[in-house]
Amino acid sequence: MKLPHTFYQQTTIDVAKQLLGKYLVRKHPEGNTVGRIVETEAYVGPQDLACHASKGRTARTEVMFGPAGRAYVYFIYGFYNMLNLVTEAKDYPAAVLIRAVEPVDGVELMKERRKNHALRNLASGPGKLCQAFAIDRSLNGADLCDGILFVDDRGEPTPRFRATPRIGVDYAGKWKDKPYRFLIRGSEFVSRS
DNA sequence: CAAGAGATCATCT
DNA sequence: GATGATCTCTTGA
Repeated sequence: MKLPHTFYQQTTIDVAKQLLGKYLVRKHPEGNTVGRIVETEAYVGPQDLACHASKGRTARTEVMFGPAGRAYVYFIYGFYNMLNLVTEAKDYPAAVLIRAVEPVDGVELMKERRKNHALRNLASGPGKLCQAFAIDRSLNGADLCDGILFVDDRGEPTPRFRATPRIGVDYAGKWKDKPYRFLIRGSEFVSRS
């Protein structure tokens, strides 16, 4: 069952935790890809110095200020796209970064796109999974209930998980140490332990 | 295996 | 003009 808009309207921390064990589905002419979400990060609002929206409302961050349940996709380091799911109320900028998934369906397609045959290395990082799932900025703002890109709840309970500080946000002052990164315990498909 | 550099561009100053 | 919510490859012990 496709997660509805109301799911994304919960607090960002709750959404980030509950996304663990759900299934990211990407429909594409080349074929569909599905992955079980094993790692997420919460970016909790304008006061969060690690959140892009803490810099204010700009063309780039506009999507985060929109209603919950849309995709925020941005391009970074000249190479990689990052996939976020917008959360909370309209005009409150927050989102969950999807950092890693365990490949489930469309594995051959992922291998082609990543030209790497190691299953563990197909989508174990935010840039990698966007490559494997053919996610780029054309999906920025996409409604997660439209059916091109969505999260599927297969009725599994949230797995045991662990929280750590977020990755790559050393510039965020006191916010850099907040335990807003969540990963499934024991999963070998996370970006790092 | 750990550490470091390079790749490369949209976004904001 | 600087920098970043990254990844891969190379180096060296």
